[in-house]
Amino acid sequence: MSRDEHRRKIRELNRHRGIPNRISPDATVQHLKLLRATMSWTQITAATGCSSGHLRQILRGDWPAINRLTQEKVLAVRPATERAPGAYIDATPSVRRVRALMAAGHAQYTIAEAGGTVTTRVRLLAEGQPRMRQMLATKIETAWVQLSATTGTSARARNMAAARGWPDPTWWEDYGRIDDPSFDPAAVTERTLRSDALAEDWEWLEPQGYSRQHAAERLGVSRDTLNAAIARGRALRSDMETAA
DNA sequence: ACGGGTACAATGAGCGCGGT
DNA sequence: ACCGCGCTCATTGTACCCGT
Repeated sequence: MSRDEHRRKIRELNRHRGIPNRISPDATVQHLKLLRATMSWTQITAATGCSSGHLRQILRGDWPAINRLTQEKVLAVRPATERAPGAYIDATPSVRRVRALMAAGHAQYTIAEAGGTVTTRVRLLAEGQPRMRQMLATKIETAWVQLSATTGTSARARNMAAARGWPDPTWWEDYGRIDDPSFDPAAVTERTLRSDALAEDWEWLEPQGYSRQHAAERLGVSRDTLNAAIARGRALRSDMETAA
């Protein structure tokens, strides 16, 4: 019996048993989405043994039905725990880190050295490069850990940051959200900072049994102002949880 | 000497398309 | 339905240049 005849027999047997050879791609699409969160197509191709072109077509929804064997191969792959070093990611968090370090007086040369990369990369990030690879983001994080709590000596870097209005590491530490690309630091004003401070004060006063009226009086603002600050604080927290 | 800028080749991810 | 070659393009590091 030839190989093709044998496969045909198997398919006929499966059909009689009620096991279709062609199945819905839904489960495969879901699993591919999960794999794509941390793995490149090259990695997925190597792990599944399937062609990357075909898997992309499945993910795109090109096929109404796929081979059962293809689904088995895809489902057998476990997602990588860490993103591939060569994967392309949003550069916003690294751009913010580089700019903040420059605002603290760290030269591009110093940042590059601390992270184990080169000044070219740091400069392009400072200019606002939109996308980057995971490996460089890791290096920028290393530089951030080393330098964000210290003050640099480069007046040139500090002047450049001041001219462009880049916030320093302290600002980001106070405000958080450095890793949230959807957050717009330019939208933060004295007023929003004051509002966020009020929301934080309420978080502290509420467990102590303060009513909103009582808390507003103690904080020296109207009840409406406090209510607005609390609503803003809750909306921000909800956004951050959605992003995470 | 220091620090930022430019050019370029290497690398790797993504994708189209013809063939099976 | 599936495979995989070959191409494009973005990102990377290296080498070198220029201004202060």
